[in-house]
Amino acid sequence: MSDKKKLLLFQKQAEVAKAIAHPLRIAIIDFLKDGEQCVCDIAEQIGSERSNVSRHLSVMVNAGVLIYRKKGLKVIYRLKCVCILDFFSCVTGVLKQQAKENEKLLKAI
Amino acid sequence: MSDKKKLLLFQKQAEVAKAIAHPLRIAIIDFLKDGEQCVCDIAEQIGSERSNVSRHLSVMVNAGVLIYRKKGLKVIYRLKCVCILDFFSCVTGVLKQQAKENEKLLKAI
DNA sequence: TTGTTATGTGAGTATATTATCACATAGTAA
DNA sequence: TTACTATGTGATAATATACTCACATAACAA
Repeated sequence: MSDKKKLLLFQKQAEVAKAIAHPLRIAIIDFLKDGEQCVCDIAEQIGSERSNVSRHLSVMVNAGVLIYRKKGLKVIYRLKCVCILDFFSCVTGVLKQQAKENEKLLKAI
Repeated sequence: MSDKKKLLLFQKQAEVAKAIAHPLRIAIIDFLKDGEQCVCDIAEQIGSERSNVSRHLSVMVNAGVLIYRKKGLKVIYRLKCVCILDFFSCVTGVLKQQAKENEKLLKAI
């Protein structure tokens, strides 16, 4: 792959990563892994204002992580691709290793 | 898991995601997947200032994504855990789906 | 029609992130 | 010692992000 193409790819990948890189957005993704939900219920679940949740949702829609459908008054969001959940196994690997080290450190004190 | 514990976990996960969520940092991770490299060579590869690269590297070290060792004048960085590369398969899944849709759209015009 | 509900958005503020420059430091070599 | 090289860091400015409030809109019910 050419350097220019690579740069473009890295930018796209960074956009997706950015769309995930927020505690509330991760909480939303975690909530949606069990099925679609309306904004109202998402806001209640993660404990944040509706307007704020609405913005976080649109960030993820723009990045291609979520999609939505309208049903009456409600707007219902869901994961666009379950492959986004692979992200968690990746990060969990990193965190587990950190935890292991902290454990070692703790024992050494 | 309790809501409090979940929140803490989401925050930790977001920290790791943030550490990845930048085009230059993704370029660095991509470069390091084939083996450790010094700051100098990383800066040349990704085409950015040494001081800037140095900061990006420390962001990833703090997040537990990279580690380093010193060898003479040089500081050599490498991936702390190859599991970070799983991130790319996750994001690639998202991007492939986007590409598919764009293709459909293009054909429909 | 009027009223209600769910959602989205503009404006403003606060905070975080990024890049650059100049300089400091640490290791090496002569 | 002096000079050189690789790296890291303080200060600054530019930009991006997050949150809150008030209001707008759209779908529905009466």
